[in-house]
Amino acid sequence: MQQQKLATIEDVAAIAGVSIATVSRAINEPTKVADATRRRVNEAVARTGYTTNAMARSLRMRRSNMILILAPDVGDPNFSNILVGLETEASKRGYGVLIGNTQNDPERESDYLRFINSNQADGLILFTGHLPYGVGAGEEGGTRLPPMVAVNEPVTNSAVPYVGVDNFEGARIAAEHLISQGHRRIAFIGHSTTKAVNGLREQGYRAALAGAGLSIDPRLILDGDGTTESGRAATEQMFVRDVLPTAFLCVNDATALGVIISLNARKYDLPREFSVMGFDDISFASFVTPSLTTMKQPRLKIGEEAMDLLLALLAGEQPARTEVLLRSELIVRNSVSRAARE
Amino acid sequence: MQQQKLATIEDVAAIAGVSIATVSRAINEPTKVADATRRRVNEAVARTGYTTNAMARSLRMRRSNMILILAPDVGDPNFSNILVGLETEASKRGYGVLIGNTQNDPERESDYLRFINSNQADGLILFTGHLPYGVGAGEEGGTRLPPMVAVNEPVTNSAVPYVGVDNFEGARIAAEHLISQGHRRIAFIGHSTTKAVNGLREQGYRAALAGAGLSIDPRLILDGDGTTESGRAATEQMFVRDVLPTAFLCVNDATALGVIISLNARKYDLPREFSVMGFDDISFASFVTPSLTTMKQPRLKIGEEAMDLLLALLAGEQPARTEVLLRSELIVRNSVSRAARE
DNA sequence: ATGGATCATGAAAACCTTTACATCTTCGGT
DNA sequence: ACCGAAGATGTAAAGGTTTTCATGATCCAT
Repeated sequence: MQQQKLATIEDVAAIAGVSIATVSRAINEPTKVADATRRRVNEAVARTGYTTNAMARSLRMRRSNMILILAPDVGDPNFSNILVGLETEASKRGYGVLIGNTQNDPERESDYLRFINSNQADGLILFTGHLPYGVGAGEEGGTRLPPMVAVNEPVTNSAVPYVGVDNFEGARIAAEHLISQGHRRIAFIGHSTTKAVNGLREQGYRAALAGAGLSIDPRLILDGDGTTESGRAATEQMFVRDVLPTAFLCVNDATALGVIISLNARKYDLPREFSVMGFDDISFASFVTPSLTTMKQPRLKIGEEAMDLLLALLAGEQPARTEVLLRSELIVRNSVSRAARE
Repeated sequence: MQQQKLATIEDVAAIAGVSIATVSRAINEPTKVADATRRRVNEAVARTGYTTNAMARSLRMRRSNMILILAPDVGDPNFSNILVGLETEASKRGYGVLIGNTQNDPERESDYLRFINSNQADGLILFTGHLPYGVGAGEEGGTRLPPMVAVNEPVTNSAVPYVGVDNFEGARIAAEHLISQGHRRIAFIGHSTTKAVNGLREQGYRAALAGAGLSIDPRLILDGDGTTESGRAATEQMFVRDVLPTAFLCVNDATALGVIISLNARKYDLPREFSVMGFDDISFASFVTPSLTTMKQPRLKIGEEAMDLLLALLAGEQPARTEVLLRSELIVRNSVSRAARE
């Protein structure tokens, strides 16, 4: 009683006076069917309100037109915007997106693989930075990975195609911006040996300084894991050591926020006394005081490109490149001013 | 070559030396099968790595164990946390979640209904505040709506079950908090005749004032659509009119942010000269200066409850209530101080 | 006319389950 | 010793498509 028995392809066939095979063809390969018949079929479809049953179709075709998105944290500010891009492109191409929030729990990761195994999803988008636990287990011989594309973070030690921002280039542009404002003592907050993203951004920072003929003071490079708290802690540490920069280049906006909070608490007048830059342009970057000058990640584009690449993979194409790097954009706000001192 | 022909129920049956019906039963209704057989089947399953093909299962059973989540804007700060709750509960119960970003586009809304029509999704979670375009079209007689639950915003003019925060009560608590700090001239920013949420929160504000024997000054109630810009504009308008409160109760955090930006720009010392409260506790509420005192929505809980309710509906149960209201929590930060003047 | 393409269509298999119904065992009670 | 009930298993249908292969029809070139 819930649904009044939807029309099937047989109903349509009966009304149009053709076989179900012809109906199927009229819908999926219209050119393969005579004009007159096609019209009759279309009319019958309209009359019955027929839509093809996706389950039956998937069963037969062994593909679901679904993409599984695996993310460790759906709340991540980077996530939602990339998701919009992913979803937009997917739906434009007739695909649906399934989302799995793994919280980095191996069990949940492997649990979600059932979607792949049972053909409920044709491909995978990975936000996690690593292969889901349980995938590629028996991959000694030929890799038997499902089609997938990494996003946000590349998958370590693997050939999984990745689309993301050019972190090196972006950080270089950021550092050059600070240099162009007369800063010569620029700190980098967010050194990390484990996070690939942090490493690349630090490289960009170093390249910019080297390019400007500035020497790198190792005391101005501080550890950080990308959290607001790490930015705060690093700043406090600088004051303890009393080795101060004129500008802070932070590995991301969250870190920059920590720096700003710390400096505000110390009653410094920003950006007059210290300049701060972030990276990402997450939503609150424009709301902080002072509003944050940062590098904007083209998240929508990242999502679209990633989905596009995945669908190409699904279509059997070999990816042209295993890494697609998009350019970030300098967003000038109020957290950077000309260096007031050496 | 992509996948090496997954094991089917027939393979398992052959190995275990039973019929496929028995295998199916051994898996789905273990008690209906003799212990010895069950063991043999389990062993065969383990050996083949068999997982049941969800497509075939769905086709036969006419249910997909999928829930479609329709949201107008995946980027909405309220969205992601509720989503976590939805997803957690769904996956705990063996359901997957499909997400559809509609951008309030009627075409996209009705397009997504194909998931429901073709049994690709069993139920619907609505963030949109209205029925998807195309649903309930022929509902003159008996309503033929798919099982669904509204979240974030109730569906206007309908009996769609809703789970959300108690806006009236929350706003009342917020206003009482301001009153308890000695404020007697409290503005409400975010009056709206079209948004149900705004209306309820305004009612809570009025109730609190009335309860404290304070008269309501209509000049202190300003329009607002819940955007940061509307908060800024309302504040500016107050200064133009020169009718000033000692505290601002805002319909949500985004609005409160606009108020704070405006007051900061006018160089007021917050919270000494003006107190500001928001509603929602979105992520940047703690990062603003001054950090925002607000009412926290139990988003995780909302998501879980909503999914729980939907799954109950799916199981054929009649919902006990058509509206589940959860309590919000007062989060005291630094944007409210005792009233310094009358 | 005739032979061979080309084109339009139909019959039926295959995709993989779940489940109603039938069959066969087994067992307890008389 | 027999009957009936209960329990375990198997057979086959149904769920709704897509697609291979076969069949007929049409058409063009010889």
